[in-house]
Amino acid sequence: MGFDEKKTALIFKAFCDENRIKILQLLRDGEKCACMLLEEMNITQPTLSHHMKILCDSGIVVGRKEGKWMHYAISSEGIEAAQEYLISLKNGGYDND
Amino acid sequence: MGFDEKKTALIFKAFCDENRIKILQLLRDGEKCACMLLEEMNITQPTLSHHMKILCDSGIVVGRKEGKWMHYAISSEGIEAAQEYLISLKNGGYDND
DNA sequence: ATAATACATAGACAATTATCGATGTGAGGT
DNA sequence: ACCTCACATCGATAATTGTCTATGTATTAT
Repeated sequence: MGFDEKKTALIFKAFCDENRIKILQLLRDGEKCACMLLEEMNITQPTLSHHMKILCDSGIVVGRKEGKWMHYAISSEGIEAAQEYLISLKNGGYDND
Repeated sequence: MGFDEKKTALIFKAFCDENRIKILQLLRDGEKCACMLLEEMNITQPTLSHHMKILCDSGIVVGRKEGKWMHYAISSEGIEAAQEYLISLKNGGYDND
């Protein structure tokens, strides 16, 4: 029957913080490891880790561990889920196709 | 050169609170006045007013005053702005068309 | 003019979130 | 085994946000 409020809010938490938007902009170029992101952001490592967790929990970003590095990338599926919600708002109703 | 972080975060603030998602779901049926929304939400009138301000500031909702009533509706333009940002993330770059 | 209705604003407080320094963990390297 | 590097987690604190009661501001009705 469509979208649950709590879950929807969780998805969009990815986009409602300035630093997370900055991180997403960096990830638009493609997958990057946390240390690279850290270099370009003006925050400490634990703060970055915190934001990456929120981004991953939202489904907008996926992490991949390789040795001691964590590689993060934007998830197409995550973005699509967000897009679907926006579409359902425009259509003014639940679209169950 | 694309999207500014502060502005983008502002847009998506509309979607990162449970009660605001609930309000948006109510508005999917079409324009509604604040008093109608208030009836269906479990919050006080000033709290609703607060959320409506955030929704309007984000551009996702537009308000229209008619006599003593405020009518609120989802803004297609606002939704489209949010959609454009999501698309730019998927494309992995700024699309300057 | 007064009263009532619909909503916004102000101020206080509580809850959540962002941030940091310190510490823990796990994976290589020596 | 020890050290270092990359990252996560913990615990504390500051900043932001959500919520309330009380009050202010239009607008309409009497």
